[in-house]
Amino acid sequence: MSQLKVPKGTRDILGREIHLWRRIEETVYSVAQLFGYQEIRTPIFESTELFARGVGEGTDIVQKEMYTFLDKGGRSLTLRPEGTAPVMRAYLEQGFAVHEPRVKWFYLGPMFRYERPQAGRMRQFHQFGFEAIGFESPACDAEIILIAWTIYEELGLKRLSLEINSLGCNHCKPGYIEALKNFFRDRSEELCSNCKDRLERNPLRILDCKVETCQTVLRSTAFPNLQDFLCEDCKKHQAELLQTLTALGIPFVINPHLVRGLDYYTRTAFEVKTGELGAQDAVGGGGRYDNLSQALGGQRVPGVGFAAGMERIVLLLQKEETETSSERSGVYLAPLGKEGERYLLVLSRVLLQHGIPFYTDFADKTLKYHLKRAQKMGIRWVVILGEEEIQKSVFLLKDMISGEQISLSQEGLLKKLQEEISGAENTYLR
RNA sequence: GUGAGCGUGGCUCAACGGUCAGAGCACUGGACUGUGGCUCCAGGGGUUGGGGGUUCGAAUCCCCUCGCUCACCCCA
Repeated sequence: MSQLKVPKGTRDILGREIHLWRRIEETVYSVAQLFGYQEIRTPIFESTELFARGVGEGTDIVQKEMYTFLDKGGRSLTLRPEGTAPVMRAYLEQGFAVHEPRVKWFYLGPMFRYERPQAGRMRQFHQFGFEAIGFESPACDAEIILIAWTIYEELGLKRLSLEINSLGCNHCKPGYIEALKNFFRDRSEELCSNCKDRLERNPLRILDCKVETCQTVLRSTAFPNLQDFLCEDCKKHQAELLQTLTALGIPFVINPHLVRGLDYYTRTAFEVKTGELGAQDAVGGGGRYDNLSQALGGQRVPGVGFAAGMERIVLLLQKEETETSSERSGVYLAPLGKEGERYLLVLSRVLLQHGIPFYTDFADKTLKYHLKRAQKMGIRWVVILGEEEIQKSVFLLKDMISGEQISLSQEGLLKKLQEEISGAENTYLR
């Protein structure tokens, strides 16, 4: 009988690490609130068709990375591999297009992709994302980037770089793809096998191929540059976005080879990268998706958004994190014997009413055990209650730092604890 | 899906093919019968990932399998 283990590419998150997750989540919530974005929670699984149509049939995600299954009713369902398509689905399904066409939403939660796990890449991973739907203005693209930037900054992440590009729109994208195909008409032999395939299925993706032979082709002077094919509107959109970013003081580099893996992107595409995570260097990315709603069968609705990978941020925080104190606030209740347990449980109700955090250990062990345990947990104040105290109707309060201890009545104990422990203070991590 | 490296107590790691597979940390108990940290002593905990093979003898060598890690691919 072999030990049961978590499925490949998944893991338990607990212990010290959980504080990091909480910190990220709290930052996301507070920045969202400051920018006026509302939370949306969509299902963990959706109909397979949503992703096939929304993310794109030709993408790697749809072709090989989805957790797809049939339910007992024979419906094809898929664990969500990303968050934007479901959000747009909800927007259309709930009729926002007609009754409230402009919304600003954010989400937070697990995503699933069937891939070989490696550093910073899991089969179940977590993203938070922000979506602004119904806005055409490049200023909105800039706001999305500003939100991302604010969150990274708020978390204290350094040395991140922002890469940005424009993928064109329905007017100019086809022209560029045509030019690409023309260019390769007699040079396709120079491409790697993967890219030969892409030439038909997803030609833009050739741009970010890392194979050396493809790179050589990409660097040739005759190679069509995406930026040269942008129509006037797209050029203007990009120029305004870049101008705004400059005004905001957000540094960026234009990467004409940045194309994102999902079909729905138009115009703005961007990626936030770090140099500290090995091969999986993108900590967030996003862009404009003016074609998505129509791909899902809705009317044309513009949108722009981004998503960030939480485990990658956790990895970065762990690298930067210096020693953190694990001191807990509150009081350790140390009962000696059954009677002590009962009395302390009653006391805990009183503490509750005063907002004093407590931890009661029901191990039914010696005082030595309790003191060791409180020590290990980093709790300063210990209330000891055994036969002696019960007889005298007192509580023995011990200060683990000074070693001093005093007998107190319940009122005296409460007074002292309230002085020493400011209830609201949460010292679990700074 | 492809390639490489690695699987030994809860954790980190020892053990030239040769007695009962060890140590540190952690845990439990004692020295200290109701007083923590430091120290000392003792104890529990392993089918050496699983299966097969070679051998008088396998944690060690070979094959298969599973898992982990890293990279490719792709992305967050």
